[in-house]
Amino acid sequence: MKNVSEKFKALGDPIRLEIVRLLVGKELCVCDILDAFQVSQPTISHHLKVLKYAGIVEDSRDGRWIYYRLNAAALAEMMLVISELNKAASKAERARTCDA
Amino acid sequence: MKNVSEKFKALGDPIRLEIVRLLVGKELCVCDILDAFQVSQPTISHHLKVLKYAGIVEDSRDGRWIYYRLNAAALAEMMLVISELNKAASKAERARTCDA
DNA sequence: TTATCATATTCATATATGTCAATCTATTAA
DNA sequence: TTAATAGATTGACATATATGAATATGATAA
Repeated sequence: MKNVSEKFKALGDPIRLEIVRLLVGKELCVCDILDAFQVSQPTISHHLKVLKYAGIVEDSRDGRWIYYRLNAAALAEMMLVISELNKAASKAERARTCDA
Repeated sequence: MKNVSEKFKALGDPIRLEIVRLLVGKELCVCDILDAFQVSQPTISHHLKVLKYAGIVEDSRDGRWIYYRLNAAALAEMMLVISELNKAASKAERARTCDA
């Protein structure tokens, strides 16, 4: 699985962020994902490849269909990073507010 | 403040991710940040601009120095998104594991 | 087999991005 | 004022990225 900044980069595109949001709570085949956007099939395929390379999604084939789903480990790693940043930022902000 | 995918994109570069990590728990001037990397001053300035545009950091001038710090609101927003994705992914993974 | 369907890959192209050298701006020090 | 310092901006360039048309692959259906 790629490093953390690669994962953030993967979510740093509106289409890819929307794709992972579509995947909340369910697996989807490429055709389902394709239906949700106004872009070509190769474009969706490209974005799925980026997400998969970063480790954010996994796929598995079922007959002619390939299903994509979220990968918990990658998201947990991102969660840790953001959580730490957020905690530090909130704490610092409270301190500044009380100073004022 | 820019949209969420813009924020993820901002963290999607190794130098920028390292900059925000440096900012955990403290404000830093550009010169301090510059010292931590092997790249030119304009490059650091560029990355800080990207982070600021995305809303992830704020700055304020103190004499000749400009200090950068984390912005809690932006990080809270990212936290929400990742948290939701992570929750869904973990839940789905547990379900798959128990099926098997 | 052959045709069809779902998806990936290749290729070309336009745009975005990271980087640095040079320069500019704002602030303080002399 | 003038010089020095911190940082931003501009310009140029190489690389990366997003996109779609055309094509390939892999799996089922006829």
